Amino acid sequence: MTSDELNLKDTLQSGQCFRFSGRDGVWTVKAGVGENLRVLTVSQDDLSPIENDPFWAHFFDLGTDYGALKQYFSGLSPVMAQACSYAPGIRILNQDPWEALCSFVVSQNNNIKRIMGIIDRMCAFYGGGGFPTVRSLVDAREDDLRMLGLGFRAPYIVNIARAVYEGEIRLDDLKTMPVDDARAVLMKVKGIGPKVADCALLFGCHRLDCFPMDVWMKRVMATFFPGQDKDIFGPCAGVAQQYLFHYARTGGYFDDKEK
DNA sequence: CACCAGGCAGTGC
DNA sequence: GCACTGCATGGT
Repeated sequence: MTSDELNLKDTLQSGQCFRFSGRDGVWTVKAGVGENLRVLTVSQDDLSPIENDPFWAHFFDLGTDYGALKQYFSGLSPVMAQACSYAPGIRILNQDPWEALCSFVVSQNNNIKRIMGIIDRMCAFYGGGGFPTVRSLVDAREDDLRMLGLGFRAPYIVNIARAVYEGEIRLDDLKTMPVDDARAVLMKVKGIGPKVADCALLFGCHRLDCFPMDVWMKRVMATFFPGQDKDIFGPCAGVAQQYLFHYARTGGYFDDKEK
């Protein structure tokens, strides 16, 4: 399949990235750490700014055949088929691993609107617009981070930045090492649990077999796949997870029901 | 006032 | 191993 199956709204609003603005019309997307900041302005009507720029083409994962994945998922269960057709233009973004790791540390016990605000303030305070560098957060003061709204996550951020800076976490290696080893490396650091590790690996390292289990996915599994686990979705379970997450969170099924 | 949000660390058993 | 609790903050 080609890039025409990319849907900006559904992909950006599916809870995997936090630096974008716009609604249904023109979208502004930011990516990159420090000096590597990139800003994209694009609308659904004309995706050529993405297709013609190798950075953004890779960011939106234009090289992956999501049509084949959705066909496979849809054969697994009616609910899975429903989730795939609900927002078929969702893709797994190729975000910077440090940005993804940091962002999902901020996400813990938090809501998406507030996560976006905190990250915006972090970028303004430390990054001059780009996402804060590892170095800038190694040197950050906890009081400053609390002022930006990080709360109890402030010491986690500084601790994790130090772990990256000192080489305990090698971000580049996370993309290629055995996924269980990558998870173990991340989870050894205080502030990173199984869910944040899986998000960092799925959204920052494109490890499509990772399957973040947040409160929504726990509801999905308990309701639609009782007694089963991510293995039923195959080697790209993380992609199935993203369709299910977005469907569960915005599709209305769990809105006023018993969890 | 309570409860929740893309959880985690600490504690007790 | 599993169950429970406190945690910063803002919204409902």
